[in-house]
Amino acid sequence: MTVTVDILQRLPLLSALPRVTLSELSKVSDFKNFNKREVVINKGAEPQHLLFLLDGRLQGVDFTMDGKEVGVFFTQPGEFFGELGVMDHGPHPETIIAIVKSTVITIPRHTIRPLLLAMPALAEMLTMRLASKLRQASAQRRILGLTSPTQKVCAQLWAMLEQDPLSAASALNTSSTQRPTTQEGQKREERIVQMPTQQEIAIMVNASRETVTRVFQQLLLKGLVQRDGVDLLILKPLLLRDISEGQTTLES
Amino acid sequence: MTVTVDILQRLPLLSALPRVTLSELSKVSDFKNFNKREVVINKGAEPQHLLFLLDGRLQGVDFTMDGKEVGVFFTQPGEFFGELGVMDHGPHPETIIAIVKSTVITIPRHTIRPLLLAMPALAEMLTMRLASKLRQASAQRRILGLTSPTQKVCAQLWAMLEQDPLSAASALNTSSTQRPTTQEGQKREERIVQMPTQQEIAIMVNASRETVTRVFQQLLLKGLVQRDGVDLLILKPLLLRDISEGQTTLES
DNA sequence: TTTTATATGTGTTCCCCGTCACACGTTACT
DNA sequence: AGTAACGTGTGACGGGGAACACATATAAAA
Repeated sequence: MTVTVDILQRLPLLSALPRVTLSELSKVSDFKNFNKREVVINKGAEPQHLLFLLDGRLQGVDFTMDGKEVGVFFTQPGEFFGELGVMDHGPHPETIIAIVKSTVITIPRHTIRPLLLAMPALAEMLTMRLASKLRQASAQRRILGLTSPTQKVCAQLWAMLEQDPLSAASALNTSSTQRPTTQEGQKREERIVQMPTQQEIAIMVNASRETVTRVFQQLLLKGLVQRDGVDLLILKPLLLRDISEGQTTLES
Repeated sequence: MTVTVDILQRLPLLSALPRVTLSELSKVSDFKNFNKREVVINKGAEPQHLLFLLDGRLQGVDFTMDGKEVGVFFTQPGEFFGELGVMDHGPHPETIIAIVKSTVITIPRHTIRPLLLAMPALAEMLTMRLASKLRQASAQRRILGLTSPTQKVCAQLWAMLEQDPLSAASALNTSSTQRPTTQEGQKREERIVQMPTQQEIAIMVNASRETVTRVFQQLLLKGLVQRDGVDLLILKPLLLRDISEGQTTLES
């Protein structure tokens, strides 16, 4: 099974490339399948490829020297990853595992790196990606700076709402995935798809799992949020934001 | 007073550009002076220029919605900054102030942005810069994930040691600033130049100023570090690292 | 110099959250 | 279905650091 030009072209990063180039790429590209819980990238490993998630869902984790996990994030279909090591020749900064059966496309770094720098269109997408990651890192640091766990959790939920999770995926399937925006002036109800576990939230905001559970109990009780299968409905997004910014407390 | 081609060429980012291009840039570039404590960039402002620190020292600060400061960093002469907003058209993510009288060079973003993407040499430097910032952000998140304040402070000091502070500055002055490396197999003594205040350290590691003071007392007492004017001498770097990794405690 | 601001040192009090322990519910595996 | 494995809910306890209140030292400004 080979990676066709067609598949490559459907990847947002590469869609601007001429077919000749894509055809060159397709010769050195490859598929790789990962079972649930299998390691895709090991922290510290020397990067050999730029990777694209074609199908499935990946989770990135970092951990401190003494083993504690910090900073969890997810990769959606269509996104590329592993770019950091490809560009700066350093080791991979975090471990990435498949949380469902996933398939990724690999392109050797010595093939793709020159392209990423030489083609302005690619350079721009790469730069935008890195910039976006930096902004997310900033946002995360702001969250970690908050004092009350309640604020932290609310801020984390708010952050997960802001970064539109569908934007990347929609480019892959031809069916234009329409976002169900309730387009009245006020945000009335939002949804976090594929809600992470409370344990994972706890890791993200640097709190204990029990504390996160207790916060969620409060949020449930006050009717701020509501579970819906693997998703989480945010019934009062604005109130959520206010709490995360310290404008309001949950006590009232 | 105009920004000469010669000055532009001495900036690491631009040194690869042909003189014709530099001469074009010099026409739209400008100097800007800032007094101590003056704001160079306001968080949230729309970026109009890419900036280069020619002389002086800058401090970046971010803060939470409720005003608490988080995440402090410094800019050395020769470095460029404000690139994030220039590239992704978003607002500046943090406030930057001059901590001593400083002079910066400004280049309008609509002039420099296309160059940064079209010239592979520039694209590479930009990408490396963003990548480096991302790695630093990762490192910082790891530090924030630590539990004991002692570990946090030690990890922060260790991190400040690792990122060579002279690398950027040395390109500016012609005199080759030699690094005083004690090149025995073991690191014996290191120096953090321009040591931040304990208040600033406290902000970086998300702890109270008093706690940081107490930790420093311990480090002083154990002869791990020592003050030297505005610098801080790290007498036992390896022990510092061990503590930051939880291998050892200070109690022993 | 004196004055003022800024940085650092130290004790005490209190409450918050991490940790441990265990029950319960829910989802996968075969 | 049956049984792990995993996610979630909840209590009790204890330590640790944030907050407050000053003292003192050091640097900047006058």
